[in-house]
Amino acid sequence: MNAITEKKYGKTALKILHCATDLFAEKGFDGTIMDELADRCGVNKASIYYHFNDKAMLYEVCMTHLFKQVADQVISQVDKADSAEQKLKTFIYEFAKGAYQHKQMPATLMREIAAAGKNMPIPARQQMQRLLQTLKAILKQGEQLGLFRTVDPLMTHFMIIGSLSFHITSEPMRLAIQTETKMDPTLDEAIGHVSELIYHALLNN
Amino acid sequence: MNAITEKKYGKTALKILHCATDLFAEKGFDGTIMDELADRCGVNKASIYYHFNDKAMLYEVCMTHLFKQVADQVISQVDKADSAEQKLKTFIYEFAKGAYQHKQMPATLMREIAAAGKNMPIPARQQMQRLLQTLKAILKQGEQLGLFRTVDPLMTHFMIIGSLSFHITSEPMRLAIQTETKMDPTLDEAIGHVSELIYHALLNN
DNA sequence: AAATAGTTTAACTATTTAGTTACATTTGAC
DNA sequence: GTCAAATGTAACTAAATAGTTAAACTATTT
Repeated sequence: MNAITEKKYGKTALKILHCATDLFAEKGFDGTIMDELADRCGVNKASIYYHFNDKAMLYEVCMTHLFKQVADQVISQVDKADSAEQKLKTFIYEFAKGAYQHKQMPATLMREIAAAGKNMPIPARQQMQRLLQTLKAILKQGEQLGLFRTVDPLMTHFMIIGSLSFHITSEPMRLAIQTETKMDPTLDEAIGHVSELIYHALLNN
Repeated sequence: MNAITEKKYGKTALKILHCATDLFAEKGFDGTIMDELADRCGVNKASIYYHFNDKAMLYEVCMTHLFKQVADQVISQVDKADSAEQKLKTFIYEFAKGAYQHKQMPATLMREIAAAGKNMPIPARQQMQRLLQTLKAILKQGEQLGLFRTVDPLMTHFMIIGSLSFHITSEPMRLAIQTETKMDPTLDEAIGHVSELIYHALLNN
């Protein structure tokens, strides 16, 4: 059942997984057509079906792996930080970095939430819940130490992942429009702004 | 070209527009199938094609109307408020209310941003830019009066619309999971939390 | 009431797309 | 070398789906 990380994938299978993750993020589950995927990764369609049962199963493997990768990275780094303040900053920083490096993740997240998780594999959803639990623990710790105000953890979570997801995924659109003379914030600037805004929002007094 | 609001739509056309807006928001452009739409609104498929050229045109009309409705509501209410503080609160409150009443809007917004605006009609996109300009003006005013700190308007915008969009569209998923004993914040609570967080984030000391 | 324009309907067409099959070729382990 | 697993190829099926057509129906006008 859980063929996600256990089995070793060969070169072809990995190529398929990579391209499929990109294409699913770009076009969504319904918008992705298997012939196009085969073309993109220079692999015959039959090869895809040789390695993966069907489109839904391929989607599940891709998305589970994608979300786990980012969640693992965030959580392992947060665990290394010691103060609540540092943990919070690390959470924001690592999520932003992970989401930027794997842009397919915020794109899929937004699409899946918009679709009420219609195609969202349960393991992928669980990775998002791990992240929420991690943030909750940070907020609780900071609150108990008298550092942070009492805030709603879910809305705080949405503020962080929402603003960063919007920022990262809207980048191509913003660059395409380019009506403004003002500079678009870069990722590092965006991380700085979010960090700073959230930090101010949480700080006691 | 701009048949969006000018022409009067008859009963059937309106029924189609309503159902199509719902269905597009629920399933996305690719996920929406015209036969299903015809069934849903109890209208023959040929009627849809009689009133609207094709699927893309129908999508454009629906989405332009949807986004304009919400943007108009927000901006007209913001204009009525007088202080920068009141304008900011009104912006958040009215966006949240509008997005909640027209849940199709945040859902479509998220999907379209994720897809880099592939199907997003330009007029609908412009409505989002109107909202951003409105917020920018509020922040500038508050900053000049010494009320608000200097913040990045784009990221602040994403924090507001991102967190609220995530909250509103994820509601069905959250209710379906219901693992937590803790109560899910209601819309009014969510608005309060976002207002309060943003307010704190912006306040000068 | 006859004529006309606007609207709806069921049945149809053409295309796209997921998934399959049979077979040829390559690769890697032994 | 030999064998089995992996990969490539092209043609195929079956279903789904966007869009069309011609006839029927319904107002509206004259």
